[in-house]
Amino acid sequence: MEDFYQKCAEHGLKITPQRRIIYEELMRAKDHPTADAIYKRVRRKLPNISFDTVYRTLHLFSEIGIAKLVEGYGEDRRFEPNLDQHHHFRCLKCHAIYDFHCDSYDELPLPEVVRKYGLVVGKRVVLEGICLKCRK
Amino acid sequence: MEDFYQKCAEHGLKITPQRRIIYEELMRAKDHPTADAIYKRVRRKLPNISFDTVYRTLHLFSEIGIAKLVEGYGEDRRFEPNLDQHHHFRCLKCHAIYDFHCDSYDELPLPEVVRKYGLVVGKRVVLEGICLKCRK
DNA sequence: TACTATATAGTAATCATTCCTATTTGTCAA
DNA sequence: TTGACAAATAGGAATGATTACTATATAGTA
Ligand SMILES: [Mn+2]
Ligand SMILES: [Mn+2]
Ligand SMILES: [Zn+2]
Ligand SMILES: [Zn+2]
Repeated sequence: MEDFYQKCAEHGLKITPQRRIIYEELMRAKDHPTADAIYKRVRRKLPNISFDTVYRTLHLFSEIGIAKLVEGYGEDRRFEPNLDQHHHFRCLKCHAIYDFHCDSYDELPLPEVVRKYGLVVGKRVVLEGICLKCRK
Repeated sequence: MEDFYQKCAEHGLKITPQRRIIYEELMRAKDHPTADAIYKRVRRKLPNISFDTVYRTLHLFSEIGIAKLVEGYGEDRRFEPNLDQHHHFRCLKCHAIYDFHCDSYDELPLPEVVRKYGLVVGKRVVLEGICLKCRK
């Protein structure tokens, strides 16, 4: 909650009940929720809140750095002709995706901790950054 | 092209000019294209093809294993309250996302090859599999 | 060639996301 | 404490990707 007040002040954003409660719900969430999921939860406390407010506010939070978007999600579906094991570099600006190969990435050991989540069938490293074109 | 004929036969699918040309275009693609991007390219050879055919066919290809969907893309946007460096286990069936921490993943060296793509600002390992609930 | 199950074209429906605008509200200075 | 005003919200509409529908066309087979 400290982060919330500080970052809002830093960016000249007003503290509204909507923003406070959306922030609380997101922080409580363990499931990487969609805007709609947060909307449903927030409505228990603010029955008249609009979906648009929830949606805009979540994006606002990710812009000022108190939340993040899960990478990739929300963008158009994209297809992959390359069936070999490989990894991706994603440009955060233009959304280009480049393939690369790396043996040491292919051979990463699975940490014990993921056992409790399920059976792993695929493993991939995603590097994010700014591509050469976008760095002008 | 071998794969194409073989997998179609294996799955009892007819060879149509539309499928052949969509396959050729996808294999030629280096940009992880959207259905719409492939549609535009295919129309140069088949001006009357419908978008739906391209769309369905690309999904068909990913079902029979001659193409893949780039993970995450096309699904609803999801938000992340956890700002710490961490990695994800994603269930392919129910789309649950679980966080996990792993020091050795955090410290992966960047392979030389990505230098030519751009500046890396983030690094994440994505493990895909079937979660315990979905394994019944 | 003729038959039949599949596949396609064209179009409509759906649904997440984004935009719009009249009204309300948080903040700050008086 | 109050009033002014820029910022934020509610409610609804527009957009655009994805998915569904159906009459017609076609690939594969005998
Ligand atoms: Mn790839
Ligand atoms: Mn996470
Ligand atoms: Zn770029
Ligand atoms: Zn699952």
